[in-house]
Amino acid sequence: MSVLFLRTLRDDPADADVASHRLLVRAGYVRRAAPGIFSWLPLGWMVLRNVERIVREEMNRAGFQEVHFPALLPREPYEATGRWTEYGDNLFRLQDRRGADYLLGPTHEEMFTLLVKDICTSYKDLPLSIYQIQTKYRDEARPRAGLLRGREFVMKDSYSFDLDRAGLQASYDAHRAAYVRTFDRLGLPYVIVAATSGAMGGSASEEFLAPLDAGEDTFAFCAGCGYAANTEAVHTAVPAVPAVPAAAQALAGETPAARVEDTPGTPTIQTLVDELNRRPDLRRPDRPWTAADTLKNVLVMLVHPDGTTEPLAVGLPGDRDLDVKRLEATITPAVVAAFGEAEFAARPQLVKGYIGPRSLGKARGVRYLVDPRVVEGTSWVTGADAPGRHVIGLVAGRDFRADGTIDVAEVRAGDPCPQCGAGLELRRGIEIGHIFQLGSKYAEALGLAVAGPGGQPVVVTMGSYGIGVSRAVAAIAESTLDDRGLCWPREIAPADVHLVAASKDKSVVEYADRLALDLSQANIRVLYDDRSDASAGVKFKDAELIGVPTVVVIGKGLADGVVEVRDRASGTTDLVPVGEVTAHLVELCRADPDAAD
RNA sequence: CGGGGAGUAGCGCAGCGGAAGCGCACCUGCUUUGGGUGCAGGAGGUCGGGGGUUCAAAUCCCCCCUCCCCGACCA
Repeated sequence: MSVLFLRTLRDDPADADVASHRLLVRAGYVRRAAPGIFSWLPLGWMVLRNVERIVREEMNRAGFQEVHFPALLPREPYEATGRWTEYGDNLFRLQDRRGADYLLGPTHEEMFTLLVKDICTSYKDLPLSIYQIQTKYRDEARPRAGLLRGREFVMKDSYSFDLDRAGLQASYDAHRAAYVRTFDRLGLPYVIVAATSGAMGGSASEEFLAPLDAGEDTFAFCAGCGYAANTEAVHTAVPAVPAVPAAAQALAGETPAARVEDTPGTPTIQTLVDELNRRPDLRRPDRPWTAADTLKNVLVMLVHPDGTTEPLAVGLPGDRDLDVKRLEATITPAVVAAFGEAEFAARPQLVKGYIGPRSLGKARGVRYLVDPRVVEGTSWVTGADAPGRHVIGLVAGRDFRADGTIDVAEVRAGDPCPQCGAGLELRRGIEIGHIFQLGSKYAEALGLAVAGPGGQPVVVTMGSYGIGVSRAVAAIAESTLDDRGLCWPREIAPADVHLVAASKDKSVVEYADRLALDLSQANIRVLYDDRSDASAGVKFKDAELIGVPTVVVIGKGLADGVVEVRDRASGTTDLVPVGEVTAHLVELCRADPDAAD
């Protein structure tokens, strides 16, 4: 360490909030070069390469072949699939000296598809799975938490090519299994959740989330049946109409007709519910009104990739907020913009605060989609499209009809599980992997077809599979660190053994020098703190901060013929006779379950 | 892009009209020698940028830039 390119910091950097980010900077693994862009120092680079190596080994073991594409890409393929525009501002674009457009690759579906088109001509060339480990570029609106969300990051991306859906399913399953092995080996806790496919297109997709609070995703899971889904992908459980007698009665016209009431000064759900419960003439006989009895209609403006806009009204139970993330996941590639004052002014039939279903709908120029809970036969209090007026007992299917349903209300802890009905729990997670069944979107756009058994062309069916490699480094750090510093699993760590010469005593230094050499020759990776100008205390603190799994201390015990072998994670110390140290450490490093292979 | 906070030495911070400072880190010497030793000396700054007010601006005013946090986007 006396010559290692490293400087540890005693204070936390002020711009780092997430623990893994703080410690990776403090322990000298990475430094910020620009927003969301990091330089890797020797220790960090070793860790990143270790993670890469594990990912690579597991991909190869699964029979996938490694290739490598450029990061600097021409515009045309991305134009052909529409992603030049769909990716929007997230794409780093640049021009060459002649003014031709280029981009820095955010992901490589197009390039892989074109390469396979170039090489594969027959069904006999399939199935095929190829991958790369590559630096990706996305001009994120908000880089965050150091390595967790950068604008430049390392990703392993795989792509599968099959003749039909069954083949795709098999390739998908093979990747899923390889991911399970990879993340197990990386020592990362993870949950596999149902996901939406976003800008990637395609159908089925699942995410691997490391359940850590530093993550940006929220997922719902059911302890009862094992259901797990990103909140974006949760399907709201809906009772069937015939199962609810009151709903059937309402549809049959056996309940009172809807009536419009003056409810002055009730532009919000809360003021409305208070008014309903305050006024004797409006009270429910059986129980007080709640926000869940009201139907609120939220207006948004959809902006399509081509720039055109479309108004959309979403009808939700009044106790739920619209989850914009879920909405955007549903309507992608369009994005959501606010429905501003100007939009209201242009549509006088929409009375802010009192909008009801009867002013909405395709026929009136505003597409109207309702929450799945608004099933036919349910009765609602909702706006009467006049200032200070609401309608009570408006029955879906009898008094109004929406253009369809849309499942974009916020998901809450305790909501019924769509599989078994038990209460869902919510948790945050870091997305470390994502697998997609793409289908034929890219193959069709780029003309990838091979000759089938009968000689006729068959459009290839694709899947794409990503692992955030640099993100995984941060996730592993996040899941293993403690209040003293980083704490790597052995296979990820920059070294097996952190050797500390805890004294300047000549015999100590000489012994430590020789042990460092012995261990290296025994194929143990050693980080040797041979600094002569650092006190023992400083070295101990740095060892804990850096987080190598085993710390070996040569010091005052040497006079009694022993050295200390400390386990970084547990803090326990063994005294080992000097003659047995090398054998002991070889044993320790081999025995570690992480160090298999 | 909305809402909040912050830009002063490598890192952490104080100063908020009147000579740019403190702690850590760094360099030199001594000291200490198993839990971030102590002492002395030293080096290191366009005070984020531009404009303005003033005899005088890190400090007051205007514009811009950047960073962090919470939301909207993703591996």
